[in-house]
Amino acid sequence: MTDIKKKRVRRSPEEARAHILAAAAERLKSDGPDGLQVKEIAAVAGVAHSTVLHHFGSAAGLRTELVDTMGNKLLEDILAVIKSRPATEADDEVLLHVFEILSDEGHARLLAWMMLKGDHFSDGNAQMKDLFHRLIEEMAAAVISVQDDQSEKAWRSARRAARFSTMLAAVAAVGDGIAGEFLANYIGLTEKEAQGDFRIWFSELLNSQMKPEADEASS
Amino acid sequence: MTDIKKKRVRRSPEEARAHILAAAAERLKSDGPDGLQVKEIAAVAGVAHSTVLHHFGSAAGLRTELVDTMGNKLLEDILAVIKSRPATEADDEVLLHVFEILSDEGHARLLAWMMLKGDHFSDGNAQMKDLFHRLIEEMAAAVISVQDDQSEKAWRSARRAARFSTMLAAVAAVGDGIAGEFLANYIGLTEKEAQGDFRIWFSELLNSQMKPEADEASS
DNA sequence: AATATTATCGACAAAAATGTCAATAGCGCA
DNA sequence: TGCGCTATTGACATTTTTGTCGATAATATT
Repeated sequence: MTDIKKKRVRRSPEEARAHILAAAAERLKSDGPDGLQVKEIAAVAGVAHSTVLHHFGSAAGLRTELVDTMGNKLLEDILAVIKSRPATEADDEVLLHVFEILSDEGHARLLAWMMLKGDHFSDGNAQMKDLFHRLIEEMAAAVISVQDDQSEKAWRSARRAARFSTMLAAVAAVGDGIAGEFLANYIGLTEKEAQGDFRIWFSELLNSQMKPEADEASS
Repeated sequence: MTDIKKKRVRRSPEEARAHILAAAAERLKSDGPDGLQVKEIAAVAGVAHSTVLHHFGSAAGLRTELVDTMGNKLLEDILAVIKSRPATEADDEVLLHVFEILSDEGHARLLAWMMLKGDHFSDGNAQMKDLFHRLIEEMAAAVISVQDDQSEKAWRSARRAARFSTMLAAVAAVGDGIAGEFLANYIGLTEKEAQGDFRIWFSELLNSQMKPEADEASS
């Protein structure tokens, strides 16, 4: 009676790999790195654990592959947001998007895990670096363009501010993604404040910092 | 010849536990959570793995214990720094110390791991919350004291700024501890800049933000 | 329709990690 | 010095995780 044979699904290698990786990502999000046992992942994917091994060679291979794909997707997502930045408009939106990307999708957890494991992405580095440099240059140019002093020294100062602002935005976004909820609780921010007002406030702070009128750090 | 029996050391239970926990912390720092197998930890501690089990009951017990002690030590360290803050002097020093604590000792890694696992500290919460609230109140009071407007509305505004500044400092410190090196590389900061100038710049930014003259976020 | 290919599976094997236990050896104490 | 307590240990047992292999079934190809 109960011995119904479930028809086995046969995917293309690419589909199968993608399917399994999706299951692994789900486990990582829900249970952290401890949830990345082959058996568990196979269960979520609905396949035999030997199938997983078949496609990735080994458990380690699967995890490496997972870091690689997720890491690159994260970079691409952020890259896309920054690229889409309207040249003249306020940068607020960009920063808010970055915060959202890092907090909502468990991406910060991935980053944290990667940092813990010690290995980094393989791809996308050059592109990412390049983008950051362009971004910084643009920010500096925006500052320079609205002020009188356009000397070499002024450029250096503007670039410095742009680099530091970018760094601050980045570390804040990562920290917020990983421990934002936790810290907000300690500090006494409601969830709404932490995810809304606070980010807007921060965004405005950065903007005002980049405006030359407010350069009191030049002492 | 070579079968020298090493004399076995016998510690008090407290000493033994502390010794083993230290070894575990070392493994966590060097190899991340994957380095927390009892065999490895026992090897570092120079004891048999059954000794570890004897003192902590189980592998899970050891790890729980480790999170607890390290977490509380981290909180205490930060607490100590904030407490030692001279009331009238600049807050720069405090922030810099917090950054150092989180980056230097692998503390941020611990935090990251805890966030990944999903469990938090057991103790110290109330004290920490209390301290944060006092800190925020003091910051707000400092702002209010040097300005004319001391209405209830002004207080609310000052507290808000203080809370947000604290939140920003916290997430930035955590993010820097976890991914600072990585991000600095992307953004083009030298190690020296990232650990020195950047932090000072950030500290000054926060200070200037808390000064009422520079409140442009009140629009 | 027959055949080749290979993704999938289950059962088994190996390895790794955790846990158990009786014997041993330091250390305090009488 | 002798004795009791127990931290420590190695050998063994159990559980968990990973890896292997032949058989099977779904799909493409002829």
